[in-house]
Amino acid sequence: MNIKTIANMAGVSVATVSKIINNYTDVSNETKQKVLKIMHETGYRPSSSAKTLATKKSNLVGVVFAGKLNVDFNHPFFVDIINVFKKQIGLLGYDLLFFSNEKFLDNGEDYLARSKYFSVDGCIIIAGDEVESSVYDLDSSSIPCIGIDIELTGENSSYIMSDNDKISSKVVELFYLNGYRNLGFIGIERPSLVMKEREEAFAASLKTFGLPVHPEWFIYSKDYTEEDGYQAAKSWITKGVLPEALFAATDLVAFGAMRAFKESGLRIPQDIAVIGCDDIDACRYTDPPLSTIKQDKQKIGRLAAMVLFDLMNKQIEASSIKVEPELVIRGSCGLPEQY
Amino acid sequence: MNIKTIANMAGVSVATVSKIINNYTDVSNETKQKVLKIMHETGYRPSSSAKTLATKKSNLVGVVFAGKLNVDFNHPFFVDIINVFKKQIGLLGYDLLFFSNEKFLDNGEDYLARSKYFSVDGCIIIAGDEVESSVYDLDSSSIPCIGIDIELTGENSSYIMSDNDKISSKVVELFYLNGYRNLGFIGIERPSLVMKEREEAFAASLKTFGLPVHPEWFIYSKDYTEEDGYQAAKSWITKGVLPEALFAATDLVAFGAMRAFKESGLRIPQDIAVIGCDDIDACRYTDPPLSTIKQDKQKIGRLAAMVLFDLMNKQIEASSIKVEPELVIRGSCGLPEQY
DNA sequence: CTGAAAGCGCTTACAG
DNA sequence: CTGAAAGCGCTTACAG
Repeated sequence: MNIKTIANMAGVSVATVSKIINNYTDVSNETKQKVLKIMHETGYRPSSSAKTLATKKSNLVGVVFAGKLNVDFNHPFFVDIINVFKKQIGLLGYDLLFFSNEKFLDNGEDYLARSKYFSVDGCIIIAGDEVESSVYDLDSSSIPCIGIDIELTGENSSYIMSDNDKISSKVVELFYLNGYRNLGFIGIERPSLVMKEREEAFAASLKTFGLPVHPEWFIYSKDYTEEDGYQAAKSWITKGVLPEALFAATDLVAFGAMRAFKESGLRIPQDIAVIGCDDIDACRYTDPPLSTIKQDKQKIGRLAAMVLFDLMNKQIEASSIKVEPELVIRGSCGLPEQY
Repeated sequence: MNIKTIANMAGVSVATVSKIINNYTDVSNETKQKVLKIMHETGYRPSSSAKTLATKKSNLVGVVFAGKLNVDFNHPFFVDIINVFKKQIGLLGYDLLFFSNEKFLDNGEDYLARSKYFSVDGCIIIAGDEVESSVYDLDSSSIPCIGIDIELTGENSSYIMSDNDKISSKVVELFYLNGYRNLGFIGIERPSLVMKEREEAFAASLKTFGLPVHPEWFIYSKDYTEEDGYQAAKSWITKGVLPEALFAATDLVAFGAMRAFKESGLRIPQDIAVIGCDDIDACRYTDPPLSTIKQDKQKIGRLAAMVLFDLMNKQIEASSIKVEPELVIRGSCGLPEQY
């Protein structure tokens, strides 16, 4: 069943059928109705491959998780962003292609090759921990790209990210306004770009507010898990020098730290107040519930779709946007939720 | 840059280049090396659309979340399954297409039309709450489909699901072996197929073990959220008739119930033991950590990929597989973790 | 308003 | 081992 069959059945040319499919206006209504009827009756569906081959437009957006392959769906932030993005880009008429084929060429990370192969109209690139160089090949190609948490520099690229400076400064401000003066930080031993920004901004904010910056109050979790956070806090407790309030660079690490504190008989928030970062679901179910900083994923995902759409349709210049984060106050930081 | 350019540069025909690209063996090594070199130097990449048009094979698998559109990525089970599936199907040489385009035709749920449009080689269909009829159009088409938690009946379809009977019977058995005799259940008011199976199997298991089936110990959460579980348990407590041990059909509902119990001064597991279902991440961080039944998502996801692959390559007859669930013992059910 | 024909970039018998 | 040519199902100037 193809366009030719339909044309024959309707007694018109394929060109005319094509015009009807694509909503051209220079077709008589009579012809149009006749053809439409036949298309409906036969259940005819055009073929994307033929259309893409002829037009070089696929209406497909490639999804790239920059960093180790297949970590993507385990990453709550990724999942939330992609969910909003999918909805919004879908509204604009695009489908999503996830590159999973590991038989593609010799190395599995040749994103530009994959993107060209499928003639995607654009890509969304979400940063993981270690960004491989092939991502930048894509970035600097002619294919429009929108980066999340990664600074793309290509001519047809833009990026969106949370304002990490604000994330940290909001935490420091909150603690400061509520009388806390001795603030600590748990970071990650080998930090990603984002983690590094949060840490530096935290230290900078302490200075801004005239608060002490004690190196012994900056500790580092080996990795991003709850257990790593637990171990880090544990050795802190052993040393005996604890701050009054603590900012953990990710929620999971904060969970681990809270477990360690509780085990040692420390009360949260009375003995030590804790704020995490990311607002993962589980924050609501810990005891006490974890206060945290929430990235505005709705806004990030929607902006990503909008900007990419404009990029794909050459409507705007490349530009980058920083999105304001938001405090989520729960039991762990010693403030009323209405704050 | 196309196959013709490469052929001209190498001084061979396009047919020969095509054979080299597709690893045909009847090409002299000399010619092969020459062409390979040129392809490498020029960075030539074939085009999926042309190839798909010529072969009717796309190496694409369509992903369908049966139920309300766009719920998918918010669904932890879906995300975990798709993650494993993606890895495995990628190893077999396929990429994943997520249907998100909401401009497609008039109604957004015409999965068969979308699948035909993109010439996908097969589809994975994951069941949500309310399965729309268009899913069955896809199921009964010639396109191979693998269902997760949904009984597909098409000639080219198979399905994989957890053995829901076993889920409930394992819980009942566990409680029974540990001396609990009065068991309760929290279900969902308007249950999905899966939820209904769990409830019926629970009641059946009680009978098998000769335990009392008290209607007042079967209560129903309005929906799937933590808050709904809280409300359901709350009204249970008010009525004053509580079982010694409780099985909640989903973890989130179990969370809510635990919150209600704790608020009323009931101790978990001493006053009431609780087991949830699904093993979502947050189970590990509640107080006490929630015992639960874990579906073997690794196995389900991998099986789905394998069976679909065989289906797409006509290597097997349609068949369905039930996967054994697994108990995860944590603090909430009053048993040592080593159980 | 309608249609003939070239072209998009591949694959595949088939002939040699 | 190699190549000429038809075909996959669309779109798009262009002519009428």
